[in-house]
Amino acid sequence: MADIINLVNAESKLETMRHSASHVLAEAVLSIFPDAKFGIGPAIEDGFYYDFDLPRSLTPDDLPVIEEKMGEIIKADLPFTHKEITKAEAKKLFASQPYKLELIDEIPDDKVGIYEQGGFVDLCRGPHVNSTGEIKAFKLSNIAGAYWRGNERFPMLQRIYGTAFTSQKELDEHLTRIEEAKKRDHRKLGKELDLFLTPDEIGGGLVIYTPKGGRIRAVIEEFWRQEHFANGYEILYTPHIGLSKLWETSGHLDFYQENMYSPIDIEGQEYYLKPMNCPFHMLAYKSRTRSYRDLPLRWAELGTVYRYERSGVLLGLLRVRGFTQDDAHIICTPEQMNSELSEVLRFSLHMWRVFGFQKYRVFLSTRPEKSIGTDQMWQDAENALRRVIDENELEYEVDEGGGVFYGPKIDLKIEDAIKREWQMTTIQFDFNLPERFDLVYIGADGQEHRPYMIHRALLGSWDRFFGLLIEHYAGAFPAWLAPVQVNVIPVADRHLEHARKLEKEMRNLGIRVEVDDRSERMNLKIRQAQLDKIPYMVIIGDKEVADNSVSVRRRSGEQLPTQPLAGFLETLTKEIADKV
RNA sequence: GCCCACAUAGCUCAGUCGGUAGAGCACAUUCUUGGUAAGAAUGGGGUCAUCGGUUCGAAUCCGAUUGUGGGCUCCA
Repeated sequence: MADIINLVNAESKLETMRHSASHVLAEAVLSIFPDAKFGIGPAIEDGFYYDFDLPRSLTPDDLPVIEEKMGEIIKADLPFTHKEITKAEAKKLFASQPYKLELIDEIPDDKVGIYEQGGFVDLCRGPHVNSTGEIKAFKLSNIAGAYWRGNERFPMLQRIYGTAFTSQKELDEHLTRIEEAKKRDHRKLGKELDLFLTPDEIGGGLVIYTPKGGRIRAVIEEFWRQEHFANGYEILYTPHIGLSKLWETSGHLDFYQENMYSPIDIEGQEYYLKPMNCPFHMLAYKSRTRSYRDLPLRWAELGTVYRYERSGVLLGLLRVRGFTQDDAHIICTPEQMNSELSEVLRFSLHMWRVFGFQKYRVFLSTRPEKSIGTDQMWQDAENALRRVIDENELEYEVDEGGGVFYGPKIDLKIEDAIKREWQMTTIQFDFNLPERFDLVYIGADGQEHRPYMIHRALLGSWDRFFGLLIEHYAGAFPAWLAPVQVNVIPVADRHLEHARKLEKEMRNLGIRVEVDDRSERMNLKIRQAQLDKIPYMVIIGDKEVADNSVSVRRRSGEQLPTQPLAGFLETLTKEIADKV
C-alpha cells in the first residue's frame, strides 16, 4: 500500500516539476521576446508545453537558444513565490495579456493565484517546486502550431514542447525510448521490409500492399474468415459506390457528408464512394421477409471505405483515406441484444489475444451534439453497453459526447509492445439504420417488429491494424504471420539442387519458403535473411545433403543443433498452427 | 485545413561562398564456391519534387504548387 502512495507522490512530483519547467520556458521566451503574449503551459504525459503568441515564427534553431536561457534560469535557482490576488488586481497585472484576461474572466472565484519566478509572473493555480534549481534535467523537443483553446476559429499560437526529469539519466532513457520507437515506426519498417507503399503519385492516404504485405494480409484475412464462420457469422461482399438516394435513406448525406467525397456522375445520376458498408447490409436484410427465427443475423465484410480526412491528419497506415474495415452488422431482437453485445466483446478480446496484445482500455462514448434518436433510446442503449462492460468485469472510462450520430459505442484502445495506445475496436449501437431502412422481422405473434442493430469493427481497420502489428512486433512477425517463414541457404552452388527439393517439400506442407540461390557467400545470405527478419534460416551444405538433415538458425541468432529434416518440419508446422 | 520543417539515384544520405552531380547499399555483368551478420572488380542509373522569378550562371537565393514529417482539431 505504501508503495502505491509513494508512486502517486512521485508521479505528481514529476508533474509539478514539469509544470515549473514550462514556467521557466515562458520566462526564457519572455527574455527573448519582451512582447510575447502567453497562452497556457501545462504538464502533459511525457513532459510539458507552453503556447505563445510571438512577433515572428520560431524555427528549430531557436530551441537551443531558449534552452540555454532556461539553463541560466535554472542555475540561478530562483524561488517560485505564490500569491492570491483579486480578479481586479489580476486584470491590471495582465492588462497586456489578452489570453490571460480571457482565462481570468472564466475563473469562478473572486481570487486568483499567481506564481512568480525571476521576472516572470503567471496566472497559475500551482503547485510548483520551491525554486528553479529543482528542475534537474530538461530538453525542448519541438515546436508546433496549436490553436488557442484547440479551436481553429481562434488564433494559432506557437507551442514549444519539452520534457523534464528528476535526473539526466532518466531524461537520457526517455530519449532512448523515443529512438527505439522510431526504429519500429511502421512507415520505416514498411519500406525496409517491402510490405506496403504510399507513393506520391496516387495521392495522400492511399496505400498499395506489395507481395510481402499482401501475404500477411492474406494470412490474416483467412484466419479472420475462419474465426467469423466459427462464431456464427456470414460474409457479405458489397460495391464501393452507391446511388445518392441510398445515402439519403441511410442519413449519411445529412450527418456524415463532411467525411464523404464529391459525387460521381454516371448517366446523369449521382453516386457516392462508400464511407461505410452499412447501407448495403441493410438492403441485403430487406431483400426478403425475415422471421424472428432467422435472428440474430451476423453479417461481416472486409469492406473498403473511403472517407475524407484533412491532409494534415494523414499518418502512414494509421490514418488514411481509403481503408478496409473488418466490419459486421448484427441484427437481432431486443431480447438478444445483451448476449450479442457480450459475445462481440468476448470475440474481440479473443482476437486481440491471438495477435499478441494483452492490454487494452475500454471507453464508453455517449450522445454527441449532432445526433438522431430520442433521449430514451440513447439512455437505453447506453445502459445496455454499460451492462455488458460490467458483466465482463471490465474497467471503463466515459467519453461524454463521443458517440457517433446514430448511437453510443464502446471503443477499445489497445496497448502495444512499447506501451502506446491505439483506438482500434469499435462496437456501436445503431438505432438509426433499422429505422431509416424500415427493417422489420415477423415475431412469434405474427406481427412486425423493429430489430436492433450492432455495428462493429473488431480490429478496426485492416490498415491501422497492420500498422500497429508492424510496430508491435518491430517487423519481426511470429512464424504464422511472417511473409517468408523459412529461408533456405545453400552453402555453395552444388547444394542448390538439394535446397530446391527442400523448398518443394516445405511448400507442399504450406510453409512459406524461399531459396537464396544467388552465387553469394553464405554469410551474406544469412545477413540478408536476418535483416529481412525471416524467422528461420535453413543452411544446407555437404553434411546436410549427405544425411538429409538441416542446420537451423533463428533470426534471434540462436543456432539449433543439426537435426533430421522431418523433426524440424514437425516443430515448425506445430509452431505455425499454434500461432505463437 | 492551419503553424513549422523537409523534398538530391530504387533506398539511406553528402553536396561549403551560386560556377553545371557524389558515396554506400540495391541492380546488371564477370571472377570467386565460401559453414552461421557484408568476398572482389566493372558497369548502368539523376530535367536535384513541379512551375515561375532573381542572376552571366541556380540542387544552392526568392515565390507558388504538390507531397512528406512534427503538432492543433477530428478519427477506424
